[in-house]
Amino acid sequence: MDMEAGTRPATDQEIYQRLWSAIAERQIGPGTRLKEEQLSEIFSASRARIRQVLQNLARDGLITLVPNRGAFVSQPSTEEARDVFFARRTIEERLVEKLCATIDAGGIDRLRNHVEAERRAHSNRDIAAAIRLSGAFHLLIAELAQSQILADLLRDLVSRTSLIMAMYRQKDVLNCGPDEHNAIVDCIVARDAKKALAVMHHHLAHIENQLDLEADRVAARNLEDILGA
Amino acid sequence: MDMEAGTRPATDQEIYQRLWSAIAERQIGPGTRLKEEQLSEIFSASRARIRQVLQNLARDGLITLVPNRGAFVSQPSTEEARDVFFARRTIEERLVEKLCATIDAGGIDRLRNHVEAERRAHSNRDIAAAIRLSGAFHLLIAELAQSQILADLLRDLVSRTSLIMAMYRQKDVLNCGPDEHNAIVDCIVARDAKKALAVMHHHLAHIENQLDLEADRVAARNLEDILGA
DNA sequence: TTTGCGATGATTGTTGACAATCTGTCGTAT
DNA sequence: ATACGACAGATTGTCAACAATCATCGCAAA
Repeated sequence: MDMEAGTRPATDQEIYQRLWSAIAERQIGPGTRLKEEQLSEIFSASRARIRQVLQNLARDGLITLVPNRGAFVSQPSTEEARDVFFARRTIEERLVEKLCATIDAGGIDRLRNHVEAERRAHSNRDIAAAIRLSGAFHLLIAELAQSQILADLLRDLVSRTSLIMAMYRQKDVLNCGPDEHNAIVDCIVARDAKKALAVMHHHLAHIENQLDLEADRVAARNLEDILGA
Repeated sequence: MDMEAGTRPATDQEIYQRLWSAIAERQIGPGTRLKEEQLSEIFSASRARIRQVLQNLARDGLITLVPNRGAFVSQPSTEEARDVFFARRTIEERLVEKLCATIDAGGIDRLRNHVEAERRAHSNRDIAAAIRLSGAFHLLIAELAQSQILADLLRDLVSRTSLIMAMYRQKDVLNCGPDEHNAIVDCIVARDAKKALAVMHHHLAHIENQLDLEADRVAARNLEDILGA
């Protein structure tokens, strides 16, 4: 977190965005405790407002509110992780399907430009930007598909996916490159809904399979939670 | 609202549930203003807690928070209404599909019993119960399908559907009876995922088609919003 | 040495009061 | 008679202090 105290009062929206980004982009690790007073100093805001923001973040699943204990960056269980991917497949398969029917030239441009930006970040080894853009690609699809409700939910799911990857990614696996995203765009441009759906399914399954979501790992983690901090 | 002041402090959860039910079950009409102090008296709670609850309800889309004006029961636009049904189809089709693969005897019992309860309420002309049970049926499916994320979202969508029906239902159309629900259960019991999906799609489309979501109606409503209270 | 217990400090939960903002009304000038 | 502007009431937004709760540490007893 590159936030400094003493800056002039930040609006609730800004505080929310700032924390959201910091968690979703893995600048704050899972399990980290967020103290209200600490945050109120950082953002020069009263505790009441911090509290509101925390409540919203909790509803997004990014942090977990423990009564009388405080707020912690969530540590999604493997069940929750699988559920997130199940929900993402459900939503995103439908969105690309719809997008194939409704995309226009402007939308195609935005998709192409975005994938190009991803490619640049990737070749520049700019990991932070790659993570951010990778998530933003999925959000762009949701935006173009014009379903506000599913787009809002997907925003949460994408950020939770970041958390999940921070916890369960196997060390030797890197982020998926922009190639699969490009393949999805190709399907959309070709207006091949069936294939677009299949490629999206494959893409999300691919990400999920890169994770280490085995049961024994769960036990180990839970034990660690019980014993450690 | 059959709430009384003077009762001992209600927990946030209770306040939320109480308001949620009241709106989702159409005891409070769209557009109704909810004053914080009024609510704090009703629930014997401080304004701060009421405020928190209102924020949560706003996030569910049940109420709309206007800065410096207060909270109003939402008046979904026709676009939002269609979006709600689009999201519901997306989610519920997938859930019944999954349920066909994972349902067990206990789950079947619960589904059967629920439909039976719906039938009783319907034949007794207990409209309020019928509305509540009709929504609860869909939530039961989500619960049995064991996707917490989609179940949570669906809960919001079902309540928003109630609001939408309160606004856009054509006068001569009644609530759909429990027959379609029963058909869905039959498909699930038969583990016919493809048919279950189709029947669910038909069911939701049926509800949507009963509504009056034409464009001219939109204009009239928007005009009313601009001119009136 | 280990275990149970009580004091202490830190952190969250709650409240009531105060400030800012908006709506509607009344008075005045044109 | 109408339009503009200031005033009053009501309502929301914000805050800082107080109360309740929890984790930690030290101490004594087995």
